[in-house]
Amino acid sequence: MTQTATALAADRRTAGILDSIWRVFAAKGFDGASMQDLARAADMSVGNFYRYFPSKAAIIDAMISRDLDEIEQDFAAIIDSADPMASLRATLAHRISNEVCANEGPMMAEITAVALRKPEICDVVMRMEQVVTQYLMAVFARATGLPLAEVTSRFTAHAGLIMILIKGCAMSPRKGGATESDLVAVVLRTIDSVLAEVSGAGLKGNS
Amino acid sequence: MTQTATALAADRRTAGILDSIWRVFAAKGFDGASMQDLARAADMSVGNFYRYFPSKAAIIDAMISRDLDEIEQDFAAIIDSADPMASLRATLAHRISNEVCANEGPMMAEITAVALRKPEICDVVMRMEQVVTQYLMAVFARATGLPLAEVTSRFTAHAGLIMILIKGCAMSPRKGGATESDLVAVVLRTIDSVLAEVSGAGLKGNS
DNA sequence: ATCCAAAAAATGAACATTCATTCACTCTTT
DNA sequence: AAAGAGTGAATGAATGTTCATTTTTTGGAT
Repeated sequence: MTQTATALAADRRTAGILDSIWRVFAAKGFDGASMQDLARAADMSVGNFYRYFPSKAAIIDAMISRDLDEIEQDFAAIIDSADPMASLRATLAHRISNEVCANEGPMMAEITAVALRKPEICDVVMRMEQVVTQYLMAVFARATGLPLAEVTSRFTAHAGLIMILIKGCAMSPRKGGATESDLVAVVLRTIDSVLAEVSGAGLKGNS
Repeated sequence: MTQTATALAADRRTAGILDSIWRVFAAKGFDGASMQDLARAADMSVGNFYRYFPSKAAIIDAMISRDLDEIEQDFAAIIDSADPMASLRATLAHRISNEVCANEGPMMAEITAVALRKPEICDVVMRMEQVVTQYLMAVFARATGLPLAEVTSRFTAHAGLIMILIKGCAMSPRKGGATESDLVAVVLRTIDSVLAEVSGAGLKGNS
């Protein structure tokens, strides 16, 4: 199994590089960050950097994939928990906190901007959002006891709203890294009412 | 009054140029669009283009100022109307429609991304959002009959939520220019409930 | 342990473009 | 003729990408 072993090592290496360069990407933007900048941040030569990412666009792909991996881990924990809905709420509340938003905001904004102007990146982002939606539907189905199909048809838009709120918090312009806590509270209240609407559908029989 | 007359003519010229170049900006991004691209779109030479915008950053400033001008016109109409709250709702509903979002989305995303990585642009954007908030407070005060100070302390965060929703709709990744109508409906419903909460505060006495 | 050759990892100078910005100059208006 | 508007070639720095080359790692034979 040397094949999978080396492949896994390569993946780990790639992940390490992404760790090193994402700050540069967030600080300078997709077009603003040069390959030399990125290579320097990853502590390697330009030529070697190209062995891991054949082009600049490939970096965005990899970055999104990594985000998705993290999200999938979050959802795995949520679905395994005793009260998935409460666990989901806690995760969402954490994601709109100032520390998390200040970290992820610039990168999310950059990816969003690129997605709206490059169709290929738009595809990748939409696939990612679709996966997130499917996870949310799984949580909703488990929490309400309703069949997945019904939950999907009734609450897909709710998932979209939740994602808009999460992104909106992260991408809010901040002075010195802090959004007003009032705003965070109102957003959380809105998330609560969305989740309550879903939970409420589980109490009565299906329509 | 030749001074103001020529100044006004210059402003008009600048506005015309912004009209010509904003598509290029939305399509290629702040760093992706070259000065030669922009000059060509404005139908003039590179050298002459620099007579109107001394640097690339100045273009973003001008673009944001123009956005703000349009928003101020919208709000002027809203405040002058017989039912400001209903008029506000109609304007917001229009702004989350697919046509408007598909047009403004890319530029908003670009400006948001730049704002989160360049402090000077962040300042400009935050000033703009503050102006919008003040307008919203004026509408709320007029609609509820409450004093401006009270409305401001109670509903500034609500204004923030509304702006997040508007931006979120515009910046949602779309395939072929259309967000699912379900999502738009849910967002509008959320906006309605926010506005209803504000309106509701006007019915009883102040706390 | 020691050696060796072949594969993998890493280098960084070189290349052809492209970029933002400048400026000496011409055309148009007043 | 003076002032403003407009030109576009020139400049020097920076860009993404390539590649001939060197260094390191690897795994089996001695």
